[in-house]
Amino acid sequence: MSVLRPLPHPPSSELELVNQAQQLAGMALGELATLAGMSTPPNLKRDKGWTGVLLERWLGASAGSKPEQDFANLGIELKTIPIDAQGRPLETTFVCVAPLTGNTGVVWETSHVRHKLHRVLWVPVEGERSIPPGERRVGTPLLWSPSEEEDDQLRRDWEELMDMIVLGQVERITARHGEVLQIRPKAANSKALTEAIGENGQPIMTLPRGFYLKKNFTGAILARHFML
DNA sequence: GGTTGATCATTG
DNA sequence: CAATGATCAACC
Repeated sequence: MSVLRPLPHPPSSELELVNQAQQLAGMALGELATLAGMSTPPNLKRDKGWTGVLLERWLGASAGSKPEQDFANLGIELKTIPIDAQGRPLETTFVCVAPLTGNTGVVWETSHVRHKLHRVLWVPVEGERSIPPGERRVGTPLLWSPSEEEDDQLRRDWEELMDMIVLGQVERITARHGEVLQIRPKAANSKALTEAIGENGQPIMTLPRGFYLKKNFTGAILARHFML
């Protein structure tokens, strides 16, 4: 017999990771926080990453400071995703920062977006604001890799968006571009600036951006999971 | 400022 | 009332 406890080190196999994630299904975040020695905030206004950090800790991902996948040895990225009572995503999913310079010759096959999404452990978590964070429950995890169709959808959006960046049109990009992948600000605030290519090819300073998966895309992944 | 983890809150 | 644009925290 063993009590439920956070993995004290990175999982050494996919089985160990998935088993641990499945053990968390049905548990309340407050209970998991207590068992992990973490406090539980009354809301997520000032703790937006709290759920993600909590699950990282339970699954043995070294919290937050990695350049690559959460489980580099397994080639797996961990994503918690807030869902409503019907299992539909409540928020878009951040993928990675959008590179605004040094993009000459970059292709989809070796892009950061494709690498990040090659294998993802989705952990749904109740996310409605009417439920206090401590009472939100973890759902059934799903280990996912993009199908050919999904990879193609992502590639088309990525190419359109990267073309705009390379052509100096980054400030014309809005969250409406892309069917399943979008670019939106990703910064501490609207005063944060980073270098990019201007409309005449000159260096400009602009808001840092990130790639996000739109809810139609992640919703389809989760829906297929429920149907199977 | 840039990375990690994301959700908030104003707007259409 | 969903979605876009803005923002919060910790670590380095």
